[in-house]
Amino acid sequence: MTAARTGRTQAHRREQSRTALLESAARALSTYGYTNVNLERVARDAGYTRGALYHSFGGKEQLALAVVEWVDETWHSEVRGALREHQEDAASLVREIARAHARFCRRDIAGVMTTLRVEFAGQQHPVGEAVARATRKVVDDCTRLVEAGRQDGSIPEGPPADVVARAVVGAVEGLTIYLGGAAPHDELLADQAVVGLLSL
Amino acid sequence: MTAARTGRTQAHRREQSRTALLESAARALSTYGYTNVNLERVARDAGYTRGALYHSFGGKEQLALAVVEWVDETWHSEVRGALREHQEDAASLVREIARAHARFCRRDIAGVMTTLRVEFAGQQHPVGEAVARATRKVVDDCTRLVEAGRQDGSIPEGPPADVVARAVVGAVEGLTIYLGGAAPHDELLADQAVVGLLSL
DNA sequence: AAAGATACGTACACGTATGTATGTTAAGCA
DNA sequence: TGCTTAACATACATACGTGTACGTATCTTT
Repeated sequence: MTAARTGRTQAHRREQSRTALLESAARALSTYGYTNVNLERVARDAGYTRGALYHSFGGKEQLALAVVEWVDETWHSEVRGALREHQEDAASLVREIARAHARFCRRDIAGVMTTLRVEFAGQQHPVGEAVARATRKVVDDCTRLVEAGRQDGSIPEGPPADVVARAVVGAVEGLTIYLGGAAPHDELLADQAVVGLLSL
Repeated sequence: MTAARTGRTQAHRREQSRTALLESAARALSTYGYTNVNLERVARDAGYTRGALYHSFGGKEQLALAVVEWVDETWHSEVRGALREHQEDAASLVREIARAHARFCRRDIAGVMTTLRVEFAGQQHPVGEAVARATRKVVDDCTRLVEAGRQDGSIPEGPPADVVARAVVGAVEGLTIYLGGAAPHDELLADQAVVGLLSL
């Protein structure tokens, strides 16, 4: 009954190790990018060795893919999902998302997507494609909102909706990077940028 | 008199090789980043081998530094310098710069700075620091313009000038990346974003 | 409690890319 | 025309990190 004594069953132990590795990997990927990530350092920062890492993940690529999936889910639950119930006009919703996204970007894990997207831009790599898919979801979502806003009259006409949507997502992302989480200005300026891009 | 026959003096030959290597390196750095750059590929794409590269440049780091310097000079002469004579109000000048920057970003070499900045963000690497210095020059320049605009009344009050300047530079950069040189919308939307950020 | 399974550590093989040392060709100069 | 130097190519040494094989410790099951 060693499990009861230590309070750690195998499943619990595994899950704990896995999340510790994931968090460490997210920080490392955000800081160093995919290629420059050292799996030994990732494991050591989590309190393990590369052996543990290769036991829980297939390798560097699978680890990165797991991190991307994790960050993507976190974004959707904390940024997008938190605004589902709001039933305002589309323009206000885009502005709300931009502000929530700016707040999300203050956390260190947020940089994972940006770093990986830039690193794999122009290549065709599984990790880069996973990031591109996640980004595309956000842009498509924003595109629909712009189209909706132009129908309900809250957003005036302008460039094609998908172009505007890409501009919004890109501007907010670039802006938050340069501000480096300078609250509360990041949130305010993200909003201002969206106002300008949507000609509100 | 072989030089006269081939029309290539040593100095000319060296300069030609150097620029060919620089251009190839700029494309490669923009696409693959610093770590993933393969010097053999860089040299081959320029029509040489690594021997030629190591003859003209001290190594990978020196090559990257030379590329950064070259891109920085190009930016200043084509984006900033081209607007020196215009004596409009500061707000219009910022908007002009944003538009010119968007046009500049359509070219493949523009991505060098973005790629390297993201790759070396959080580290202290000579190349990263060179990029940071170049970026800082742009931001400082923009900061002065915002301050000037608030004095001549063309830009209303708001967050600190340096914060607004960082937001402007970051937003335009992120925006142009996401649009991927989708003329003419990139230029228009960069302008719109600046209008929003400056509350014009 | 013993045997099996799972979590994790250690050691090594392998590929890849940089840097350097050495060779070869082309240009400047007597 | 022959010698010197610069431009460039080739070959080798080295370092680094990934992946994998194997060993050890901890948990589970009967």
